[in-house]
Amino acid sequence: MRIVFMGTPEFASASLNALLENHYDVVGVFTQPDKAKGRGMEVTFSPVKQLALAHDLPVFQPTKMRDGTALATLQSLKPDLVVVVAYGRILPDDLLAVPPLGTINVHGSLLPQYRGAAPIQWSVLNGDTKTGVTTMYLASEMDAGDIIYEEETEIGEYETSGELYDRLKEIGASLLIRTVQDIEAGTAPRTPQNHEEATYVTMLDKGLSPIDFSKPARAVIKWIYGLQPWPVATAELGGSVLKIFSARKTDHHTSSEPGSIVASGKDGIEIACGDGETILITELQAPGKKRMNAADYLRGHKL
RNA sequence: CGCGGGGUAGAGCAGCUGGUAGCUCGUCGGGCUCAUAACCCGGAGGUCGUUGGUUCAAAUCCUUCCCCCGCAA
Repeated sequence: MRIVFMGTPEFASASLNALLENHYDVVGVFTQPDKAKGRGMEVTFSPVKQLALAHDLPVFQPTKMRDGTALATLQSLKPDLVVVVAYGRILPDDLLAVPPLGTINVHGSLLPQYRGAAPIQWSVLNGDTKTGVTTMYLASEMDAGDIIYEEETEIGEYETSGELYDRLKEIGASLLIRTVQDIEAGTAPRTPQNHEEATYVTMLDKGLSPIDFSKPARAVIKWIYGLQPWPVATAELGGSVLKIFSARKTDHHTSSEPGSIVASGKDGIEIACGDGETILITELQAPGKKRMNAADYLRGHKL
């Protein structure tokens, strides 16, 4: 079975890696064009491209999906199945129609919940206790195709989006293998989504960083962990905008104004939240500095 | 050369309009207290990231390189 893989970040490379380890015939890989990134603006290849190159797979990086070249390229590869995982681009219907066995996708949520760009992060930010991965057939409308398989997993109380992302990419990879196997065997189920229950989420951005301490303590905690590794929650304390990496709930109650410092010491910095409870910040990062324990920060900065 | 911040005792910082280094915490020893993230006294611990230079004299000025971090993506 000839498979064409389309994807870009780590979430996708995990799935591509699974296909390769299971000896599927990946005849071509599509990924986003190279971009200058990072300090120094060095050009870096996407995780998917790096993996593809390591296996000597043909790599395609079309800048446009609708000018005909992408379609021609895909047709020339004669795929039986196309697997799309976090590719970052909308595939036109003519591309979806190319593979006879269909175009399938791995999505980091339990669809129809969290259709869109950052489902994993939002499931953490919203304080959900469980999420999962869905494999489905791609349809014209974003993330609205028929579901093949879903697998659930619980979200840890203090689990970051990054940690959950790493877990889901592996769950997604194994679920993809099972999905591809069953499609090949002709036994894969196909269940339409309940579109009335669909919810949509957008990409994260830095505007989400400032912590709203008027929210309940648990929501603040979830915000802190959901925004990692990017864009990271921030709080202005003592005149500096600090990135907040770790915090935990306390069993304390306070009548202090939300956002005010209730206490600070060797355990960390305790801040009042909207529901009268407090959180204890234990790890943070000051501008130009490394990430450090709150106690270490306090040695050189008075709050 | 995309923009910017930073590398000073174990940790976090100050000093940086030049004269061989200081604060807080920790650590070691002693004292005090019913007790406390307690307090008091004393000590150890730093070739001030690296190279070269200016100078009577540099952590402080100029130069080489290395490393860390943020923005932007």
